[in-house]
This record gives sequence, structure tokens and C-alpha cells, in this order.
Amino acid sequence: MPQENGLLEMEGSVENIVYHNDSNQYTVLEVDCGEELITVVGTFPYVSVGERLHLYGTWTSHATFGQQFRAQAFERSRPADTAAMLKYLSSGAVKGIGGALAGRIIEAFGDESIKVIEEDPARLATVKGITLKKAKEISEEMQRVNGIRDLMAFLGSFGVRPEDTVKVWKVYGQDSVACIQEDPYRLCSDKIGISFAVADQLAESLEYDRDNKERVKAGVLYVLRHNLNNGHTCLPADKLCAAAAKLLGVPPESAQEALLELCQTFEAVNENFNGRDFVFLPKQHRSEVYCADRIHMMLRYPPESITGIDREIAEIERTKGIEYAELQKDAIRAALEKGLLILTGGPGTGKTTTLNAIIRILMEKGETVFLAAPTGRAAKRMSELTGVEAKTIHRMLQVDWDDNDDPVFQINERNPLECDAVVIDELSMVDAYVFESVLRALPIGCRLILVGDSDQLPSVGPGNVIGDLIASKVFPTVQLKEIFRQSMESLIVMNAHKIVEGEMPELSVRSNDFFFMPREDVRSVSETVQSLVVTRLPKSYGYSPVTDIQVLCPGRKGELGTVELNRKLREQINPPAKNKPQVTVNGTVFREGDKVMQIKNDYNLPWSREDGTVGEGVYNGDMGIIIDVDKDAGCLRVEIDDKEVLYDFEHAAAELELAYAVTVHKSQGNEFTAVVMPMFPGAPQLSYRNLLYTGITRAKKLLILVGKRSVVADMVANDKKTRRFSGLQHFLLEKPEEDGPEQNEEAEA
DNA sequence: GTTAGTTG
Repeated sequence: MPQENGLLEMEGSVENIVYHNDSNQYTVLEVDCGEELITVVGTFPYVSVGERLHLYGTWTSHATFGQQFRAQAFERSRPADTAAMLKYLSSGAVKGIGGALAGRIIEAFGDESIKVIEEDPARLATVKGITLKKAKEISEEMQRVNGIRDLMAFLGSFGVRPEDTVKVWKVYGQDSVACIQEDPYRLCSDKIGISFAVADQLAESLEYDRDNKERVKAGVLYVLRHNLNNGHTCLPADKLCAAAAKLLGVPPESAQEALLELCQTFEAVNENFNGRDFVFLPKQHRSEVYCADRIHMMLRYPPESITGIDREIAEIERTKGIEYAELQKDAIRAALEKGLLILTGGPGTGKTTTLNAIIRILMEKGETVFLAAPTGRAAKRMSELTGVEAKTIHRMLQVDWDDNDDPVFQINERNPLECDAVVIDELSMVDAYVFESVLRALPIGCRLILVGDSDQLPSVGPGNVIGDLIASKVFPTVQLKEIFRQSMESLIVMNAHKIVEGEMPELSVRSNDFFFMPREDVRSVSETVQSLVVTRLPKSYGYSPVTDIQVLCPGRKGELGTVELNRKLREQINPPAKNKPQVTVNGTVFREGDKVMQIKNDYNLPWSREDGTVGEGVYNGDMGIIIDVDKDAGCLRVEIDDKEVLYDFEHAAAELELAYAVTVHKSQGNEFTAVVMPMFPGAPQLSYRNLLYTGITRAKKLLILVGKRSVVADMVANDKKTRRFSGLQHFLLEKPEEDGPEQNEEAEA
């Protein structure tokens, strides 16, 4: 490796195309570099044998295929001499030309051959065996091949990656270069999605004007798109224009003007909520409007009401030996009578037992009930707690992925779910698009029961679904408050409540479950966290550093991130030893005794239990311990709960991570006996209330915060993450269009 | 400038 982050350069000619995927242009090549034959992988549209490539990339090692050169960029030259041309044309690179024909063409036109094929089909047709029609076809194909090549050269020089160039070609084809030169900001469109900065740089080199309308419009759209990443489905017009003006270096009035034009061409949508203008991208607007309309329709034509269920509730209380609180009974009644319900509440408020009663009564009434959750692990947990099979929402709706890797659901309004009721758990993780997809998949008259805790981490994708639904007060909602699982004397529970209310948690009171250890600098925070886990807690409480204690961090990076803490904790908790086998796969060390987390859903991985039962499936967020590293067999044995799972090394590297310390995000859905959290200024966008709350509520018996009081205060004060700009609440509060739903039904018939 | 979900 010559320098860090630096790309290596290679040059050679393509010997063989080992694999080529036509939909994404992923290609595996054998390239002759003079002294040796190397394997090259990367995105290569229209690569052909005989071509000379200049490659930029890095060496990687693949578990089965060994050393590979991963090309991140490349340049290629057209074959220059007749020998290279013959090799190139014979390779089948140009459809319609085979080996024999290639020979005759070269014979006829020499080193002008390629030029003739591309530009002069009439002359090409003079070669024996080529009709004029065929010559034209060949010529077109040649133009295509050369066109994308020229495009790659053109865009590549501005740092556009080959895979993005392919997208440009898909949209503009032959006219790509001209279209991009005309308006470089077309690169920022939805379908292509190259960053504004790259397009702007390209525009600058084309001497585009700073105040150019297209540039300003692109800047405005960019700000909207960029803010999807921050969870906003829309932005107040004034904020949007100010941000765009700053980005572009133009006066806000120019941005406003551009925005007006965008709204006229429906590239953006303006809505006025309570006297303030909000701007949406069309897709987000459609999505939230659809959700509100569909909910209005469900409220107007509600599912069939099931009444008189007090007897059933009493029966469940008797057989299960539980007693429901009034609020829980309210929830059960609402779900069955109205058919629509949001059930919210923090951990331990009894959501699950309430849900169980609802599901049980529905099934007793002969209804088909589908259960789903946004993550694999939440779905698995839901199955375990209810005894009914639950799937991820994506699986329930039979997801497919399009060319841009965006989800497309097979189950939708034309092909709805076949059931009477749908229950979605962990609604806080559901974003606007997934929620829209669920609504589209519901058959007419289907019940919809939504369960979640709005104080947990917000969804990854844009939207504030659970918050908007509750705040609108349109959707029947029951908020469970009473604490069942933990006693009210617990400071963990009390402080969690305070944090939700935006109050500073009690840090100085002596309690037996919640501690704050003030530390002023990074090093002492890190060292305290380590000593707590490695020696102090095991000593005073008898807790195991592997199975009982969990370190939770806001982020992965830095001295107090999971990566660094994992490294330090592992070397103390589970140091290397002679009798302890370990293996290094792609740079990561797996050692017997290590605590690991599964980071992908893998539905087919088999497991077995000690009692002989077997099954398959491990889920993102599952945690376990490596109990054996078998180098001869090339596999790891991992104990996850009461199951034993076998990973081959390749699988392990792709799906397992060290888990002495994990991010709060990854800990969602898990609970631990003891939790230790570093509290130190880091990325400000990870310093917010719900993250602190989620981390703290993972602890069952003991919670220790280590670090700065001011950081705790900042996190409590910062509820920005939950205050997302979105339209669902407003659309729900608008009066539904009188004949909206009927029109939809007619259109479908 | 950070985190993170969904599939075969």
C-alpha cells in the first residue's frame, strides 16, 4: 500500500470476462498486467476482451476467490492498431460481428475499421456478408458502445463513479453528454442522484453562471432531498430558501423565485399549514396525502365492530391469572369495537399483555390476523411473545428491489393482504414510505392495530408516523402509563420518565440501580467504563462482563465509540491464550469466548438446541458468544440464547460483529441486567433525548452513566430529532374531500 | 457531520 487512502494504479489488457451482471454492470475480469494475470472486480459497462484498461483501486481479499483488485475508477483507450482492433472485434464486444467477419472488416479498412463501422454503414456494407440493414444495426451498436465509453471518460474526469455513469446512460442514452452539458444539474435528479457538489463543479468548468435558474432550482431540490436524511418529509419554505441561498451563494429572493417555478412544474409541492408554507418533494407529498386519505376512509367506513367482549376479557383474566388495568381494557375494547388503534407506552407498561388479549379474541372470532414489525428481531420477539407467527413488514408485503435498490412491494392495493386484521409492532421505527406501503396493502374493512413507544429512537427513514398519528388525535389511541414490570422505587424508571418529560434526571441521589460517575476527560471516561465492566461490577455484584453487563455508546467512532471500546474491552475480558483458538477473517479477529452480535437477518442459517430441537434463522440484533473456533472445519460455533449456530468463516465476517460495546441504535429491542453508558461530547446529532431514553431503558437492574453532567443535560434538552417537519398530522386534521375515497374505488374497478 | 432498517 503506497499511502493511506491512496488508490493503486494498474494497467493491462482484458484477457477474459469471468462474470458480468447486466442490470448493475458488476463485472469480474481477468486482466493481463504484463507479468501476471490478476482478477479485477468493479462496475464495467461494455467491457470487452482485448481492451486496454488503466485501473485505479485497491487490493481486497475474497473468502473464496482470493486476492482481487477492486477498481473504483478506470480509463480505457480505444484499440489503436489493427492487431488490437482485430482482437477487440473478434471478442463479440459488438453485437453482429464475430471472428470471421472481424477479419474481413480489418482486411478491408485497416486501422480505419472502427471509424468506418461507427460512421459509415454504407461503406461497411461493401464487405462480403454484410447487408445494408445489418451494417446499420452494427453501426448503431458501435455508437452505443462508444457512446457510453465517451460518457465514462467525460464524467469520470469529474469524479463521477462508473455505477452512477450507468444510471446517466439509462436515462439519457446516446444524448447523455449533450444533455449533461446543457444542464449539469440533471445529474442531481432522483434517478441519478449524484451529489450537488459534483454537478456544481462540472457546471463551473462549463462556465455556468452562478445565478443560473437551473442551478438555483437544483440547489433548492438538493436541500429538500438532503433533509430527508434528517427525517423531514417537508421543510418550511422560509427555512428552505435560506438554506438553499446559503448553499448556492445567491440572494434568498432567487431561491424563492426558483421555488415558485419548481412548484409550477410539480417538481416540488407547496402546502400551507396554519399560515406557514411548507415545501415537499412530490414523492413525500403523495405518500403523506395518501396515508391521511386512507385513514380518513377507514374512519368513515370502519371495520366491523365486535362488541360485548367484557366476558371474553374476564375469561382471559381468569385462565391466565392476570388482571387488566382499566386503560388496558379500554385498549382491548377500542381495538375490537373500532377496529383501529394505536397502543403506546414505555417499556413495562403492559403493551404486550394487552396485545395478546386483542389477538386472542380476534382469532377466537375466526379472524385471520397478520403480525409484522419493521425489523427481523422485533418480528421474532413478537412471535415469541404472542405465539403467532410474525414477519418483517418487508416480508409480509413481499418486497422486491428495483434497479436503484429501492423497495417495491408485490402486495399493494391491486394485490392486497388476505386477512381481517393487521398488527404492527415497534411503530416508532416505521417511516412514512413503509407506513404508506402497509396502508396500501390493507384490504377494505381490515382492522389495523399499531403498537409502539413514541419515546424510542425515531425511524431511520423520513417521517414522524407514530408522532403524527398520536398528535392528530384522529386515530383512536390508548397511552398506557402504569408501570408493571419495574417498581416505582427504581430510579431507572423514575429518571426515564423525567427524561421523556424533558426534565434533568436525578444524578446525585443515592439509589441502588442508577449511578452517575462524573469524569471530565475522554481518557478517564474510557478507563472508568473499562474498569467497571472488567473488574468493579463483577466484583461487587457478581455480574459477568460478557453476559450481564453491556456497554452502550451513541456512536461507533472515536475513543468512546463501539469500535475502540470493543477492542480495549476484548483484550481485557477475553485476551488471547494458548488454548483459545482464534481466526482472522478479512482483518477481523474472532476468538473463542468473544461476545458477538448478528448484524443481518439470515432466515436460513440453521440452529440446534441441546434438547435436540432444530430450526433456522438468526436476526439482526441477536447477541451471542463464540464457543468454538474450528480452523479445520473452517467454522465458528456461536451460542445465541439457548441455541447453537454454526457459521463458516465467510458468513461470520459478513454477519457478526464484536458486541462488548454496541450502539444504542443496535441495542433497540434488547434488555440487559447492567448497562454502562459513556456520556461525553461527540457528534451533536447523536446527542438527543430519545437516544438517552432508549439507552437507559435497556437496563433492568443497574445503569451507570460515566462522564459529563452537561452532556446529560444537553441530551435531555435536545428533542430536535423528534421534532421532524412532516405533513401527516396536518393532512389528517384537514377535512377529508367529500368524494375522495369513492372516486378511488371507481378508478380501481 | 452521525446513526440506522428492509431482501435474495
